[in-house]
Amino acid sequence: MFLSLRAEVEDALEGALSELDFPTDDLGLEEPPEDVDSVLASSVAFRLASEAGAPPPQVAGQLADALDADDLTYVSEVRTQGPYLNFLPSEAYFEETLEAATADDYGHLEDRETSVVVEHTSANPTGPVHVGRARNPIIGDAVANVLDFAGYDVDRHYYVNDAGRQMAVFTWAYETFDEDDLESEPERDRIEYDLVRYYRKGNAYLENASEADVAEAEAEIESIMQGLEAGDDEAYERVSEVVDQVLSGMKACLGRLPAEFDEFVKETRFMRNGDTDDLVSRLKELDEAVYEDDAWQLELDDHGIDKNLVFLRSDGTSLYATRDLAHHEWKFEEYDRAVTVLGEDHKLQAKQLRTSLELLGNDTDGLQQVLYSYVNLPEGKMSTRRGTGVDLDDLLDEAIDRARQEVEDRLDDRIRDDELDDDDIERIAHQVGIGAVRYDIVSKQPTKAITFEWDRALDFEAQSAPYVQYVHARCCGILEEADLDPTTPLATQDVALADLEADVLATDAERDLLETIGRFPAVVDEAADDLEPHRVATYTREFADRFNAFYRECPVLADDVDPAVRETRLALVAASKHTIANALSILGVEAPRSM
RNA sequence: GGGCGUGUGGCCUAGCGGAGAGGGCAGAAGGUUCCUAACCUUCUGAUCGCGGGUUCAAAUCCCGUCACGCCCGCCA
Repeated sequence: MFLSLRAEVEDALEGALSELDFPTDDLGLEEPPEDVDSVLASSVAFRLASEAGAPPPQVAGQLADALDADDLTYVSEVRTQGPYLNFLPSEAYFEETLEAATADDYGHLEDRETSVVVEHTSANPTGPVHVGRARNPIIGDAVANVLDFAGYDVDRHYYVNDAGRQMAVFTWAYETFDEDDLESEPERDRIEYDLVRYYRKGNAYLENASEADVAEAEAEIESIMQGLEAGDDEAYERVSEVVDQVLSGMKACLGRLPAEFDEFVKETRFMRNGDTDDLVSRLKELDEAVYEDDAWQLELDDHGIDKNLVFLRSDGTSLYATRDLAHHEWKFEEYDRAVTVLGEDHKLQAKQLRTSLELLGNDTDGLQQVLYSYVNLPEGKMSTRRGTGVDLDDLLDEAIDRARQEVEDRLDDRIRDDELDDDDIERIAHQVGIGAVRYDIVSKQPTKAITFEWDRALDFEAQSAPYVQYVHARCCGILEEADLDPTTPLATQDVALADLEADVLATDAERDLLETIGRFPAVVDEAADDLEPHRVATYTREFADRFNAFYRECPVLADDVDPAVRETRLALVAASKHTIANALSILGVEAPRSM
């Protein structure tokens, strides 16, 4: 609804400006501060003052006179306040918002008939997912969700680096060592925890064994890599045995978040189908291609990158970057847009990738990269190879344990003693625990560095997932108390929706809440445009504040509430429920019915 | 050394050209005969790293400077 209102105001303001012979290129639209009664404001008058030869407040007055609110559906009045123009919402705005939000798909925007592939996580299949990487699936999943909500046709991809030296080392180690050679037990009963021990063992061996032994091992590793390069089935099968197993474990871990994927795209695919070879020949034809130090490289300094991109090693094998070029050309063929979520440590590569794709004749406008800062431990970096870091599984377990403890503690000193059985407690512990981890990560700007600390990551106090989830539980509680089903649209239930009149909602708390509900689709729109899901998180917090104010001041089910008010407030609660449930679902945070 | 990013009350964070710099944590004081107190109310606390500049208007843009992070492999 806010989107319609904004469009309407843009139109009207543009009309008024051209009527007065003012430029219409910048409408100065902005959201007013909280204590102002409007939903939308404009500060154009400032800019026009010198041109008009009049002080801003006077210009604002002229504009207000030129604008007739009677012509507008969603605006009841255009009011000036000093130099500002304020657009006040009409009853129709409130009513249509209320009606729209009682549908359970509220916030979904119109189909844009545009396909987009979101690639995220793509961690090397070398072992358990650690929290250093956890930001990637959490941000990536939310980016995919918000695009989906905004009407894009979204596919989620995990690009599997199964062709690099790391995997050759892993495969060699897996085939060479036995269980007996390993010093430790798996940290957890899952396949990637088992197999990572071979990887670590192999790396330790390469660092510490005698020169001759290392040379022998290197020869084997080299042969695996050459086999992959040649598109050799046997080499592929050998590596796949390790990759597929480890990946299945990582998939299980990510599934706990949950972060699901439509496709796992293997790097070797672009070697086996010949795309990489074709790409190499095309790269060689480019003006930027040079043959230096026995290797083929791309000289990119004319394009602002002072580091050459090697695309063919002196031994004739391709590199990750080469295959990734083929991978991206494939994405461009399959999708209208391609979004990649990756760590800031890959920034230079991302730039090289984009530039090289352009040199190859691709239009890269549809390629967008979302970069996030790495999560570090207070004591330093996390590394799968060295075995340092906190496993994502451990973080999630700890989060659930702490949440369970919290539920049990709170159960004792509740006012209303509703019946939570053991299943409920377990359900809530999962929803709250995992929700808190996701929310903590997704609510921050990705460019900010994070140092992982248990207590900070698992704080259930205000401004965290449980704070927002609690609002949802409150909504459900009220609806259930009124014998309504929180999960289905209000229109299908026994409530006289047609009679709803928003003017029954007279208090500021009700108005503010409804106004906030109305802004949700615009938040989705902007968050999708800028690929910034943290905006949705910021919105959920504002929303929770507004709802709590309503909850405090406006009883719904009390005996002395007028029936018409009761019905309308119930609709408002249902609208709130759908809004917050959908906002949380974009963030990948579950919305508990009770907690 | 070069490139990129980040610096907002003791701690965390929103805002990223416009209306008193919003929140949260921690600290102080209150609130439960009334739809779940994982809530709410009130108070304390900020020269928005520092110095210049642009603008009617700067946390926000530009220049410089400092601190921190990341990157600068024929690794991925």
